[in-house]
Amino acid sequence: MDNNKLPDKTVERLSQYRRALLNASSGGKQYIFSHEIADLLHLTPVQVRRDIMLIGYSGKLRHGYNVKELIEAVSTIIDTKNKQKVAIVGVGNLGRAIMGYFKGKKSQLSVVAGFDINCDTINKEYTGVVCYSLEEMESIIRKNNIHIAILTVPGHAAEQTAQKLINSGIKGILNFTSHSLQVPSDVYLEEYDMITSLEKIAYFVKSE
Amino acid sequence: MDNNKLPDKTVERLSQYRRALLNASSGGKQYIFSHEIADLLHLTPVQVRRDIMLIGYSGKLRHGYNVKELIEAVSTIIDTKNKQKVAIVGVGNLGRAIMGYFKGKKSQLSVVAGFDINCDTINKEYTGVVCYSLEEMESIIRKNNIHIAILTVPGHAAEQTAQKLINSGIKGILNFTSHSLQVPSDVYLEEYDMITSLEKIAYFVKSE
DNA sequence: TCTTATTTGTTAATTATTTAACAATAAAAA
DNA sequence: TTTTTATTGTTAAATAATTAACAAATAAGA
Repeated sequence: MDNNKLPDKTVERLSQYRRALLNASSGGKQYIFSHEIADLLHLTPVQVRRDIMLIGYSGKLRHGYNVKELIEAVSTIIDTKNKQKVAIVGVGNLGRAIMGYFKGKKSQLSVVAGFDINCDTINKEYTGVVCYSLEEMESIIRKNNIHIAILTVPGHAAEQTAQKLINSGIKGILNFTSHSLQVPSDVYLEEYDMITSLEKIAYFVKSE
Repeated sequence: MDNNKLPDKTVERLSQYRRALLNASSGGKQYIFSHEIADLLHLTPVQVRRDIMLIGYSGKLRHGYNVKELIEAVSTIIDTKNKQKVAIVGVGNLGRAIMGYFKGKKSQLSVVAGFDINCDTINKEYTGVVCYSLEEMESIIRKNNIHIAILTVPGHAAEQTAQKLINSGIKGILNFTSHSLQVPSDVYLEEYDMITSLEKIAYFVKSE
């Protein structure tokens, strides 16, 4: 709840902590040590303790952290009060895979709409998410107060589609196309390219 | 070609440079400045020059870098001499999306096999990649000398499937499940969780 | 030819991130 | 009750990564 922004890396890890903690909690675990969290996520215990310190939560000495409380503490930091709505732009295999990811997971983030150049040739609905045409995109995004979009269109359409998203008031984009985007400074952009991940693996595998 | 391992981050950026350079090259560009590369990829010119210095390539003063030569230079660093074979384990939407990514792209990495618990209910082949049953996995991986695997099975099957991969001689895993894996130290593991990326975006969007 | 402008290559400085170290302390054991 | 042990919380040190600064050099222009 403190106002000073946390480091990028810490925010990322907090999300991972919560995932691991929810897992542990559903397995019946009530308390967890920093070194247990660290082992689960390939981190060091100090790093875990430091991150938890940064969000202002305290554990019980010699007992570790109360799992449920820590989940709460992390959540008050990384969640918004209300559900955040997410749009998926490009309802191909990748778009649908992401919709599937959210199916079932009760998250503060919910995918409320899909958009595609041609929803008619694909299923009009997938795991409860309706697919709309790109023409309807701007109005639906505005009407529903959607601020986050996941871009899973083919690379050649990335730039143009992103521009439309920005014009529609989107403030955060997760770009899965292999085309790097230019966005205004008030839009938070995160890019992920699978090829890069794979090439990195290939590099470190070959030299072993 | 120098033997001392490059930093993780540099390897990642080299892959991105190549992608951007190939793009530029196919657009007819012959020379490119460090600040142009930087702009394309949200980096600083110094960082680009520094990375290029690390791989031992030199540009032309006042002309920038020869695009084709730089692509070559990057490639000799991050590619293996022979094609690296990749297996995709879990041929659902995500698995197929990744297969699609490679389709067409002429890369040193090629997806040579898919594996799934039940190939019969899905298409036996997708974009040229044949889907095999999990029973055949170990023998096919060994027979074809596959060392890299992409894990796109449902979370609950992650651990067990990863174990089979390791037993089959896989040395690099790209894990897309939301379950963090434990692997021996001679296996290079890279994990990517979409939820974490999204929650990070949500965090930085809300506090703006 | 000489000067100016520009861009590379590289060292030094800075900043960010991680790790080490350890005091504090509370539970468990003696 | 006293001692031992284990674990947190936090400051200080170390490491890693980025950025600044600038010399070198060459092409272009005067």
